[in-house]
Amino acid sequence: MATIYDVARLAGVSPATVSRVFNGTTVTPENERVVREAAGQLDFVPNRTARTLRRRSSDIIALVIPDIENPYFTALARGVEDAARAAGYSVVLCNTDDDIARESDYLEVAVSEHMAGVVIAAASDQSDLSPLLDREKAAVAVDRVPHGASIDAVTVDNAAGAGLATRLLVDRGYRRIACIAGPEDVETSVARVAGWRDVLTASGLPVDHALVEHADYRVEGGSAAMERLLTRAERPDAVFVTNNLMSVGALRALRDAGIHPPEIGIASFGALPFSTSAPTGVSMVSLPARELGAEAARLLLARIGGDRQEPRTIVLEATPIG
Amino acid sequence: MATIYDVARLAGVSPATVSRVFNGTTVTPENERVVREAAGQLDFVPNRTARTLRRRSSDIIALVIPDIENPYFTALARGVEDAARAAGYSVVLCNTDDDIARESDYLEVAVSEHMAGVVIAAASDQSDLSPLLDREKAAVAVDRVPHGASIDAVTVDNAAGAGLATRLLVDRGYRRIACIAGPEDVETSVARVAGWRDVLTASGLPVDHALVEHADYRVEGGSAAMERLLTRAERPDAVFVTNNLMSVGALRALRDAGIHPPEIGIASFGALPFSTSAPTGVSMVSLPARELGAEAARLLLARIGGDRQEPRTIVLEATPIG
DNA sequence: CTTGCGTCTGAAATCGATTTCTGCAACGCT
DNA sequence: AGCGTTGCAGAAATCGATTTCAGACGCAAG
Repeated sequence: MATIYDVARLAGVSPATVSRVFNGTTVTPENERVVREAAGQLDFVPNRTARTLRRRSSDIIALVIPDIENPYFTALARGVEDAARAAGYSVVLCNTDDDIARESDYLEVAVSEHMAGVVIAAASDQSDLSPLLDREKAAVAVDRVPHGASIDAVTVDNAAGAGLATRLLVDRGYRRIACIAGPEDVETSVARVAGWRDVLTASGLPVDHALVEHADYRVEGGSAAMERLLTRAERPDAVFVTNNLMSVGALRALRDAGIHPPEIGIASFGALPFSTSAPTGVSMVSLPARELGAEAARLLLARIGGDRQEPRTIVLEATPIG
Repeated sequence: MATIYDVARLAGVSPATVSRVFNGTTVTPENERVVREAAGQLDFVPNRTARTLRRRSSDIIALVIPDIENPYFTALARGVEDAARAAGYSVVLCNTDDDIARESDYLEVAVSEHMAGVVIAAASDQSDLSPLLDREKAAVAVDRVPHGASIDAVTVDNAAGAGLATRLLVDRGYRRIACIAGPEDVETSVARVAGWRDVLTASGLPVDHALVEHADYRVEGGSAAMERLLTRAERPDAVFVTNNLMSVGALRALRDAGIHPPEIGIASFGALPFSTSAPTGVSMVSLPARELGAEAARLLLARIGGDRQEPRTIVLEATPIG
């Protein structure tokens, strides 16, 4: 691979001049011409590793997400990408698979590769962002904020959204409304359960312990949880499911049990991905995933640009559909 | 950020010794102890940029895919990840959004960041892999191989799979079977259309031009194509759809038109993602996405390890379901 | 006591770009 | 003519790790 020195030699100038040509500082038109010509001949591509070492920052942004197979996070990724690319950055995705160890691996990579910044949807409340925060790396939390981290964040109003979803069920006349919650150590799940509970108590409906099932925000977890609910002595007549994938699982469990939605009410936090049938009896609140990503990228770009304000949190709203 | 020199000074040894401690070469147990102690105190993280510059290779693998919102590619990503991580590599995803320019951006990044290797599902037949091939970067094509590229590859037997899907429709008694094809410049689509055509001619069924609609492998493209088919003078009684997302779109178009699947036959190349209803009247062939990714990672790791064989192509089979 | 071998260590070169600092030339102005 | 600008170019330091090379030391064998 040709280096800046090879180009310099062929063009008859110094390496410094070659560097200047590619960095937009002042160079004689004639010199610019010979340098570009030489670079073209040698098929020269600047070595970003060397540049990053010297500049102490690359132009790559890392997006760290817990589940790449969840369409919510991929939509969010599109939002980050669009905003970041428009500003000249490349985005790379890192999938942690809800695993704190993998997450911290990726954070270490991002730090030690001197990436320009990190947008992170944390794997759990126990996620450790100190590798980012201690080194003052530009970083923004999105969707979830680990416990007590002082960091820019873009989140959804989980309690309000959960309330909306639950109310849709209440309004449709269901009385015994269960909840399929996410992991207990994930902030978003805790808030959604709280939103569900508040609406039930405000409506004078029962909130007993047997109505909550915890699962893992995945499809299989959702169906297992629904199966458990169906075996309950006092069976719920409706279920609020706290994320999109578990709703898919829950609906599959119902299908397998031969029960069809208007018979039991379902409300999903997050729209059902790729659904093809009109969701009769399934209520949903939809999340602004892409906007979340775009907003996070904007905050990050500001930080990269030197913004020194106190950390801010932007909260977006969920919107009911159906 | 602490460097190897800071650690060396604190530990009272030379930087070379510090480096050796972190690279497993022979060092006195006592020296190893003081170095680790010093590194811990300073919260030392090796600068991967410097290491990569010197070593001329990092331990990151790039996975370049055309559509991060397609569950097929995210499943494939999981396959790559699992295999690559097991071998000690980190995987970063790059989404090209079917855009050749973005794709070549990412390839340039991968090359000039000296990443260990690249697994690529090309954006189109026109994709230019020369940045990888010219520089002899370890690379494997997956799912799609750009026209005439000499590179290791892992693909699906598209023609055979399409044939299977089409035959499911024929066997169920449909006679006028249309096809919703992908982009004309994507190899997989061409092969799937060919597979469809072959089964029709072998079965003595009509294959007229009006039966093929091209779209973009996305949901909206699929519904638009289905709408066009529905307006045809001689309406098809079944449709073979060449990818999972377009099938979702096609089914939505049918739902909106008030037509329900057994009435018109549907066969999908690739399982419907996140489906919740028993697919009455919808046939599918399912793709081994994860295995594709894992296989590709294995080939790539072999290349990184110095394998110098001629490029190989591994072809996996689609399996009919329903 | 010397020779020889193996193990470990440090000095210094190296990877390839960026950037500071210095120098040179041309120009305008009094 | 003398002097201060201005604009451009090159030499060399720098970023932080790895790795080669040569030297120091210990120990065993002759």
